[in-house]
Amino acid sequence: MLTKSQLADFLHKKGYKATPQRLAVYEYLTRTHAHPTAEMLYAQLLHEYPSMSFSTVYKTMGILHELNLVKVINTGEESFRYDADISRHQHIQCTECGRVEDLHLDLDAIRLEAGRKSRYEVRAQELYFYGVCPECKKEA
Amino acid sequence: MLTKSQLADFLHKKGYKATPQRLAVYEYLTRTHAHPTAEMLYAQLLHEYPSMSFSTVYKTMGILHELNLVKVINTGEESFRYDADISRHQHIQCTECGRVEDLHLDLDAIRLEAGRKSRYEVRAQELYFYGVCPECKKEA
DNA sequence: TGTATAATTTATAATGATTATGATTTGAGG
DNA sequence: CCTCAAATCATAATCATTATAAATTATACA
Repeated sequence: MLTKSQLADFLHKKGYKATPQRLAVYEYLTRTHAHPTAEMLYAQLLHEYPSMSFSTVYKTMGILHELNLVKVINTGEESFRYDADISRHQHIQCTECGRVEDLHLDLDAIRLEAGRKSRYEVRAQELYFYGVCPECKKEA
Repeated sequence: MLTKSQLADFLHKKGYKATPQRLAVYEYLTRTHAHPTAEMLYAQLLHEYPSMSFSTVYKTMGILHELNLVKVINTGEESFRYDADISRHQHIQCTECGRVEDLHLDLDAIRLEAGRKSRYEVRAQELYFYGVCPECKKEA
């Protein structure tokens, strides 16, 4: 998680311009736990930047992802979600209300086992859980 | 894994017709380990059924998935892949050549931990590994 | 502080996998 | 063998994402 000025410096160092749109997109992402899609980001940022366009959101996410500043979340929905928390962690999605929450599990042993059994050199992993969140359980 | 006639019976029982196209799609899927996409299935089945269409492949996969006879694999590529092995297992994809292979890991402990930490009632999970397969390691 | 310029933003069009539609064909029961 | 609802096939529609190009702007530098 970088501050606005840390992100500005980092973008400059990588040869990118530190535009207000880029800073705003990243800052919004660091402040939410909603794991928003491009559409959610766009809708939110429109308040602050009435001229904001979808193109800018997508381009910005592309750059942030390339610079390894955001994680792309693919729960199998029609759109991707984004997370400014790039620490190694997992996600769980409620099949009732659709919310996505963070989960921190230790997968070291499983990962070793995967490499041993497959003979692959394992470089990454993605683990998603699906179920019913406490709130939706109450309502059922 | 069902035989052709077992599938025919099952489709009938569920109120679907056992068309030659459906039987051929499923049979092909049971015989390959390639975890094909709709396009790969279509290309292969065209040999046997010159009139086969994409629509039929997609519709058939939809029904087979609804009947829980196939697993949908979502590695984050542009298209979905399919697997006739519906036993609880995982997949690993080579980031060099793109192949997808099966992996059988025991995730019971991790799953329990996920439920305990999240307070969700966990109902499903998807785990993908990414790395370099033995063949691509040789070539590097 | 003003200017030049290449990068960026924005609006719009293109892409491509998947889904929907509708005319023709066909599986399965009587 | 008929009947006819369901299925196939060809085609069009959808929709998230990516590409394009004209207008704008951040940054380096005079």
